[in-house]
Amino acid sequence: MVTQPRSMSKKDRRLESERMIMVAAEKVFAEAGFGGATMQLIADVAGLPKANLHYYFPTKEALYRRVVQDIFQVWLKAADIFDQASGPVEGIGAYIDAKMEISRRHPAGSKVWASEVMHGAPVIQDYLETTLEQWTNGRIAVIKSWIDRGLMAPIDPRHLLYMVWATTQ
Amino acid sequence: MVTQPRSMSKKDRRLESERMIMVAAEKVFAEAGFGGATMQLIADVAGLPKANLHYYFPTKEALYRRVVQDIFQVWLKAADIFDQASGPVEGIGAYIDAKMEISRRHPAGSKVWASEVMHGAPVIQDYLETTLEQWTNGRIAVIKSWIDRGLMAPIDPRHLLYMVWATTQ
DNA sequence: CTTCAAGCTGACCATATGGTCAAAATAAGA
DNA sequence: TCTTATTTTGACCATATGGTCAGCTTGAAG
Repeated sequence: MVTQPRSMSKKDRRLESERMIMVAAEKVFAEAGFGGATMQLIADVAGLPKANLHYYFPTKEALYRRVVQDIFQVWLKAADIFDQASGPVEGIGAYIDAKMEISRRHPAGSKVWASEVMHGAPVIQDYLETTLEQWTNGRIAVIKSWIDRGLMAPIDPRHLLYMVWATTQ
Repeated sequence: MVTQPRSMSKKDRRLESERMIMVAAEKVFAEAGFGGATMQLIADVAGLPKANLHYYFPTKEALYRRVVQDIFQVWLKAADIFDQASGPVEGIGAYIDAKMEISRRHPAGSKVWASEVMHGAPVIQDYLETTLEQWTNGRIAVIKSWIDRGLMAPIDPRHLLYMVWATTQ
């Protein structure tokens, strides 16, 4: 049991296939948008038959949702840097750097994400409404603590976040 | 000849139909993107049969191009305000105000425009490459004159424009 | 009133697309 | 090796979509 030969083919293949599909989907969705993207095209880019996509992802929307959630996760990671900073200058600076780094490393994903946000997140609304709200509140708490400790001017934390978002877009 | 009865029905109807279609198209393209938009849906929103759209606009792409060019024209108008200003503070301020006013008055169009720009303007590339470049150069000249007259710090004018664009997005 | 071009539209077509399925291939365990 | 569960895929289907067209309506000019 759990013999793990050379490199557990079964599991590996599965993960790799999923990865291939996700990467291809990210690219295609970024270029064509959800409506313009084609399962066939994604399949071609991934180098797999279309039916295979549907084996791993039941519908086009499910695949899209996964892509969006994926970058969203990466995006959330940037929050850690924010929290670990000791003051606003470092925190915001590091956060912006991290976001720009993400845009550079995941240009396609960032495009999909931006598009999704711009359209009011029609696909992942429910998912966001909870997670993003939670995240935002956490960040607001940090900013408030900075203000309370006199490390920065008493601005509405929410506005500050909006400004940062706007700047990095 | 040129009798112009009550309200030249023929020409009026034409213009009004085109307007109805453009408005509907703007809305639908904004919500669904080019790929996701449907001629049928646009027709429904406009309250006209689909075939009628094709009477005024040969193809979906032609209609889309018109929509994009339309807001682009509105957008360019903001430039006048910029030029008429006597200094950077007024100029940039008024320009930002104008842009935000546009976003408020034409939310759908602005969305389409933003999306188009974000995707590298695939549809109106050629049109833009000439017009936008020309426009940008004109604005750069104005900014330079401000710098030369010592009205503002000597920043790269192009960077300034980018910052303003980013801020208003 | 008649004529004729411009405007309008229901019905239709070729194609593309999301999704399904049954059968074939593959690999893990006994 | 044999059996069984997982994976892969070509062929297929129902539907949706962009676009066409022949014929109908309308309104202006003579």
